[in-house]
Amino acid sequence: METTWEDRLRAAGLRVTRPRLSVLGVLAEHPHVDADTIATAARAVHPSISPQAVYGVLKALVGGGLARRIEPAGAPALYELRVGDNHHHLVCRECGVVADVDCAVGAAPCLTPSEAAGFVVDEAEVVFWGLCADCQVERRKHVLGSVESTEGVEA
Amino acid sequence: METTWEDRLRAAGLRVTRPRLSVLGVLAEHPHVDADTIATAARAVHPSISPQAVYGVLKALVGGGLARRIEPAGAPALYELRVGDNHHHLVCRECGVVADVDCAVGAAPCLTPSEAAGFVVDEAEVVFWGLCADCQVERRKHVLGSVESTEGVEA
DNA sequence: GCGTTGTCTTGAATGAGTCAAATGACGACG
DNA sequence: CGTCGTCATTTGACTCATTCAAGACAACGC
Repeated sequence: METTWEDRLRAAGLRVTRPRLSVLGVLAEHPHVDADTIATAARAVHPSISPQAVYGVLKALVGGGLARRIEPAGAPALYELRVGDNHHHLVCRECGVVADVDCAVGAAPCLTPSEAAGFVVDEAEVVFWGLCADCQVERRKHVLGSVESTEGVEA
Repeated sequence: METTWEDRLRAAGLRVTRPRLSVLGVLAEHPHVDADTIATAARAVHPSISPQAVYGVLKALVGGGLARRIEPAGAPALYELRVGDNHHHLVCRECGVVADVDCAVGAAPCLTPSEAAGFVVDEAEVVFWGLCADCQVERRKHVLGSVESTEGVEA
């Protein structure tokens, strides 16, 4: 990686501050994290950072195009640094783990609805729901142990 | 419509109660509504219904497969009665209006990620973000009236 | 170094949604 | 048709993520 975070912050018209560098550092290590986890991790390198500062920093980063906010249903918002490449996400129904999926098309909107009902679409957000590798193993163990089929997933 | 709501409730193993019929009635008239709006509208036919009862009813309906819950980013959850036909949604960035889009494929998951990273995918949730017809007109008016380009939508 | 302006801290508030105990209604069974 | 067990609703308090507001502070241009 050539361009530093400082450069990118400045390029986005944002000031370079310790809280922002801390948050960027955390995001660089953990691809998909929620605000609370970021606050905890950032406190390791900058102890006096407050939860609200994290929210402020994240809003600034998202506004400046340095970060992206994703909100999987039923979970707190997650933040990631991969922006500009219109990619999608795999979410585990069990543990909530998120993985990136490259978009075949590349440019947004990668999909076009058959009938747009007068809408002008600029982005197609795709979320793949399923079970991650770990949770599949876990699930299989339980099925073997006892009959627990409270699922009934239909089409 | 042949089968009544009573039949469907019973078929799902749920009791037939006035709050449930009220909520179903509201959902039948309004395709995409949040819990609070449902509570207000349902109160018109059943004044003593409480907000918590609405949550309980909705959870029962979703659990019984009679309703579906969708959670657009940055907005309270919406509920709809169209279930079973894997369709998707158009959401307006400005006013939050939601429209249905039929899925070309029909069966879930209608899409398959290129590399599933060990996930077993059972559903692909697609949300098309854009501007509805009304908000396009509104936006155009503002652009003509004054220079307000606080947007910067990229890619 | 100095001032301006944007950013962080501190503290409190909002709003969606949930949990728990007690009353009440549905519907099966007699 | 009446009784009873079970599920549903009511009432009330509570959690959690996120936001708002006012003052202290630090970054950047000069």
